[in-house]
Amino acid sequence: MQSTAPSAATSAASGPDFASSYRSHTCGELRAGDAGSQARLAGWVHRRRDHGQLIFLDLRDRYGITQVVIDEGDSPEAHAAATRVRNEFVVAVVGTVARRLPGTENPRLPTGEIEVQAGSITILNESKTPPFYVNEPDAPIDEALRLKYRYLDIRREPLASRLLLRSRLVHAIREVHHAHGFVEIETPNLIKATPEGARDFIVPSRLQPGEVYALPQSPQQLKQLLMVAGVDRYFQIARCFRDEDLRGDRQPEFTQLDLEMSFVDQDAVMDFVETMIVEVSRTTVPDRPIQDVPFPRLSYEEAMTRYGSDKPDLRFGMELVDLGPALRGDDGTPASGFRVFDETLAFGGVVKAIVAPGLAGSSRRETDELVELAVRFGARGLVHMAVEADGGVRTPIAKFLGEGGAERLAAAAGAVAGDLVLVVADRPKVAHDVLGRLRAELGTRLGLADENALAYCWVYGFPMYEWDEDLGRWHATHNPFSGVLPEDEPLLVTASGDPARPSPDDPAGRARAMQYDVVLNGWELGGGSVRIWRRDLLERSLALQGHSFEGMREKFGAMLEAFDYGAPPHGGIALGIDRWAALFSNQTNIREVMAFPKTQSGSDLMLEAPSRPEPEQLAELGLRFVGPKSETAG
RNA sequence: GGACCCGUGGUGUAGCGGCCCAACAUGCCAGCCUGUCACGCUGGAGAUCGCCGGUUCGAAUCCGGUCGGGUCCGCCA
Repeated sequence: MQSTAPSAATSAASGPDFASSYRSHTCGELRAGDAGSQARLAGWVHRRRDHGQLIFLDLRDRYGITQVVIDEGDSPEAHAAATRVRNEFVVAVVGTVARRLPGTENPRLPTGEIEVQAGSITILNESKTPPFYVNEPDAPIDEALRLKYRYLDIRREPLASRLLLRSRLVHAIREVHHAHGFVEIETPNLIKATPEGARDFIVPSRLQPGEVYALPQSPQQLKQLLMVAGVDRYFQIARCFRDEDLRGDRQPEFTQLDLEMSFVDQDAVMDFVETMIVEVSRTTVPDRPIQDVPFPRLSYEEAMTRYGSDKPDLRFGMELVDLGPALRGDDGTPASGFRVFDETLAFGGVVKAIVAPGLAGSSRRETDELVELAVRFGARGLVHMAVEADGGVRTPIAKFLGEGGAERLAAAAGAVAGDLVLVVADRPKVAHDVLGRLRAELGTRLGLADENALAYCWVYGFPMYEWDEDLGRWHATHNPFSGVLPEDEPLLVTASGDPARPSPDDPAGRARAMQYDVVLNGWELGGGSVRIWRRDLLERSLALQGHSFEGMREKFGAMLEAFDYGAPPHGGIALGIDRWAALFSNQTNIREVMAFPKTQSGSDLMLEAPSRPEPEQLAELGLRFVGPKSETAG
């Protein structure tokens, strides 16, 4: 690896424990103190510098790079081999470690004080010219090419060091959990479909034709059953599968740290998880400061009101400001003069703003782009107000606001000279969401966030249910087994009294869940809950979500049955390992911390998966293709 | 399901209606070179511009479709 990433090999020893006939040392190991000794090295040819009678080879393995010198006068055979060698050939070198001549040391390599004077060079394997530069870590390469030749991409320093970081992360996670009495248990990947949440991946059964397994979206039900089983503290580094459209932070298969604890309340889970996260962070990325310990705990309401997001990036301020008070007259009625604002307020909406520092000088084109962005985020419009150096305010709605009205409004938003105030008037949900997204976008564009900081926080007190307009019923905002805050238990009813006849005005809409998300730098790292562990409450909750009793038996039979045999109070959480590793390595895309990720259309460009099944495979499963894609039908 | 961006020697880019059977860098091949470390010098090979169709006297360049990759909305916790 390159000298720029000394941390890459820190978790393993600097060399292999077991020398072999191929090598006595790794390519990152030899130092000035080894001068005079014999060494056997093996690795890939990183670069060759041919000076005629003298040839230099940079030999690379995961641990580093060591310079090998071949002098034709010392060993004609080695020189002949070195002449034939090309980049990425695999070679074994036997030679003498020697201090470099004064003035020829390379301070950029940890091994730069020495070189190996080759007595013999063996070509273990040749290599075609690689499709991209393996030896230049900064060279830009089309990602599709990197994915097709992933094994060459992993040879390169950047991806290799990220995978090592991820390995250290997972190692730290295991250590902390074992230290706190957690039991690591594997759960099956061939399970039963779950009705809620994402689309399942389906695996047809050969032994039971016509029936299918589903791949787990998470080990949710299984870990709850482990609590009923008395495991008390469980964790797993679990692979999960969801058949939904991909994003930079979403792959069809991904890895979760899944954990569950018995006899806990919400604070107990949050306290352990917070301790665990701090320990893991300090071990894995010791150079990165954690912004606040203990983590700030924001209620959902507070997060939405102040940041317009349930996953706020707390590395910078730019909080949402309520302009309502400034827009009302002395008698409390909306009287700004701008009809959109006044009517929004009169009909129960809000007028809120964020202040973008330094953007007052934005051109028409730039402000238009912000308006367009707001509309794409769901706003009907966006008002901008630029505070100029002399304190005057430039805004398209100046004429409606009256003399000094724009200035008073900008002041109410807390803007100073040079700032651009962005105002959205809408239903609270929409206004918060739009401003929250604008805040995140502008925070990135303006570089407001400290790249090095780790700003963890908790968001809790989510609503239990959201009204589903399309289906005309309630559905769980997280998972259907989340518990309800004890004081909100009476709210788990419909106004009609019949759970089969829900309406958006039901008391259930006000019930808050014992649910909590961990947020890191504006990314949802994970979420969990204290579960409904009493059967009566579980049935009430599921009924509110439109599950009939018969349907419940069908879908959740094992859990319902288990809950008749003494389920302890329990709760847990799941954290996205891919996202965590990506954030730790300052990547915005989880593909950059996965060895073999898939493209946005779900393809593995290296293996060329998915692919057509053999007709015999289909026949064995009793399947055939139908519809427009059926060419192998029959 | 939808919007937008990208696709030119091995790689990364330039060219965006005739000056282009395509330029630059790097890589590759050959030769020379005993202290380099992105070694250097000399010479050479290598792309019909993702694919299909259209517009035009003329297309890498314009239009339509399609395939592949990416970002985003929906979806997803």
